[in-house]
Amino acid sequence: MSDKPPQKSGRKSLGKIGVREIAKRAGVAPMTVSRALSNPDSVAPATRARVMEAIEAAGFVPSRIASSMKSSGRIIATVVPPLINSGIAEQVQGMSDECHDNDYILLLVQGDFTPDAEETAIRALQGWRPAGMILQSFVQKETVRELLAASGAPIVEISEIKGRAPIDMLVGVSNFETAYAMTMHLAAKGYKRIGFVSTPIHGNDRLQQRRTGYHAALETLRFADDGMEIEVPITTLGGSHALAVLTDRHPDIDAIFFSSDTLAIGAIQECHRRGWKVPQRIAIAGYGDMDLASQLYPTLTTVRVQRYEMGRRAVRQLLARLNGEAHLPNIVSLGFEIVDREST
Amino acid sequence: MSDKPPQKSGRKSLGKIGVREIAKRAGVAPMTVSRALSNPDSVAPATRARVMEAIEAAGFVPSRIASSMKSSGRIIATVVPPLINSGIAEQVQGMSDECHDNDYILLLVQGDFTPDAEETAIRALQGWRPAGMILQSFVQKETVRELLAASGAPIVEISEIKGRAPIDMLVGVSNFETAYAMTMHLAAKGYKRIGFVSTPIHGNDRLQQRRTGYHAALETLRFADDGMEIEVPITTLGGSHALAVLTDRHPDIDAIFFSSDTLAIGAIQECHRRGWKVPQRIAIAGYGDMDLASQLYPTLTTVRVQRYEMGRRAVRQLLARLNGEAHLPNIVSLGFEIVDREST
DNA sequence: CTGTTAGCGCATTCAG
DNA sequence: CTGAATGCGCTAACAG
Repeated sequence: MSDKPPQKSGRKSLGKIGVREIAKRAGVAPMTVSRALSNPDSVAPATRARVMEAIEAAGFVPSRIASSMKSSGRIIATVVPPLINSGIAEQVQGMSDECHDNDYILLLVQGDFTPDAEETAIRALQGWRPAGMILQSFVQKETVRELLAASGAPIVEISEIKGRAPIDMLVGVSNFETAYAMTMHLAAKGYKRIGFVSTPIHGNDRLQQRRTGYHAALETLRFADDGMEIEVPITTLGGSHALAVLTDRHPDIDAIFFSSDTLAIGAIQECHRRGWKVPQRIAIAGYGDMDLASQLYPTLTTVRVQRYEMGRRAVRQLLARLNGEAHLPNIVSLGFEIVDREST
Repeated sequence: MSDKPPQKSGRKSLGKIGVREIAKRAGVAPMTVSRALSNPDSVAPATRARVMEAIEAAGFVPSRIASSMKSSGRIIATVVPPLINSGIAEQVQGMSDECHDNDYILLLVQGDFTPDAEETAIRALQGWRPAGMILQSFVQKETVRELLAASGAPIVEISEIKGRAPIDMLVGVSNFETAYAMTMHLAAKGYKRIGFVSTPIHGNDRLQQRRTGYHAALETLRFADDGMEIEVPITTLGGSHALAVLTDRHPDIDAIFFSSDTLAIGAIQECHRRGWKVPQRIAIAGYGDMDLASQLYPTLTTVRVQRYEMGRRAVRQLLARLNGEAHLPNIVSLGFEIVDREST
């Protein structure tokens, strides 16, 4: 039986000890250890106790790598834009929590990707044979969309509801509607010269739709649409810069809708610096309802979207599919609220 | 040779097609495919080209699960506190970027863990046999520290530099020094009644050390230490609440040092609401130098620590160890700066 | 430079 | 309820 050189036969050297060793110590077959771990009810209580004890004593943690070879793995993979300043962190929290609750684990690739770099990232993730993937609808390359579709794993895009058909499933909100609603809201409060500031739009469905919603509202309102808009980086500095530029170019501008709270907050700081009253001199609206929005001076009118919930729902959709639930909706549209506060 | 029922022998059905199949199509042995993938130089250019072509054509993505069985895996695992409002997001960006640059992938568990839940999370991660782990020094349970040490994988704790010896390696900053320095800085600017506000300290080395640094400075300064401190949740609301409580309890307080920019920003908003001038009525200092700090009105005096860099360095330490670099420092202390701005 | 052999640590069968 | 055999997809280690 002792066909191998004993390796500190004592205890704890995890990584070297497997079900086989545990089985030996508990006096059962490896298979029984496996069962005790993954389906305890199928093992007699007494046996199970012996096995668990041996596992405990050895500090054994079964290898999910190995188990993923036969049964399907329990990885959810996601690629997300940079975590700071964009509300993505909340989404990731949602995903992480929902994964955690279901004994899945989150494989994360984060970054500011070009389409090519994104392809690399997605392929890297696929290598881990995730049970499902969550993407941010930055998937531009058609070839990658095909690759994803062909992988067979369920996929959720967190994205704009309108527009292009999803690769598989979709969770999101109608950015068009939100922006339309906010613009109409500003008009209803009496503002007539409403500007729009966005973070870089290129390749981002959601931002494109927000912009489109803004323009659609202007049209509905029969407001002149004379280019009171600008694109800036997603920083507070970007926000204050945008305020400076737009008020300079369009002295009669009386409200600005920012596509991100971060920008709006930056703009409000710039107003303070200039001694401008908000909203008397100019009204400011944001997007996202981040923590600070309700505490800011003045408090910030903004669009509340359920980012945390989006993350959770995305994972839940994946799990539902994996569990073979029938009649699963392909598209889940979460609601939104216009939160009217002092800044308008 | 055709011992199995052909399964859509055509193309693209990823997950079903492996090195073996690619080898067949390219007319080489599976091993050659493996080599072409992991060590291209060891394969003749012509052969390599044929193999790559077959891979391309089939849309084949090799399974890292399987490769992790023999060679060591390329996972870096980390458990982090909630991503929002804490500067952790920047650290995660750093980790993610450094992983990405080195073809490692980040397995993330995020949450607000109790010691027991943390143990569960760490075990879950260990199941994936990560090449290395990064922890936030919330590892309380001695049993878990032992488990980690026994795993044999390199470990970096991002933590307080002073104090308890690390499980393995340590990357961080001396929170004691930073807090001491900021307190002295405030004193140097003439403030004499300096309060301190922290987010929940229990079980967090870093926060403990900040508090200790604050007290040490008071002692050096021979300032009365009469409990001008409070603990609040890490939200802007927490910050404004802290301001209200401390100024109420200690009417003569003239400066408050917040252990987080988020809190300080909340407090400044509360000052605006009350019509208090900052720093004339009360000086406010933060910790972290988040994006908004330099744009806030008034701009925020704060402690700048290199959070992104901490994340990167943590991964780099891991990789250095994995590459067998000799003379690797166990402890890496990153610098900090006191950024003096208008709020003090 | 390329191929062959063997097996990583589990879990899916199928028998007891 | 438990055990034995077999192989997941890939890659060390060793030939050739």
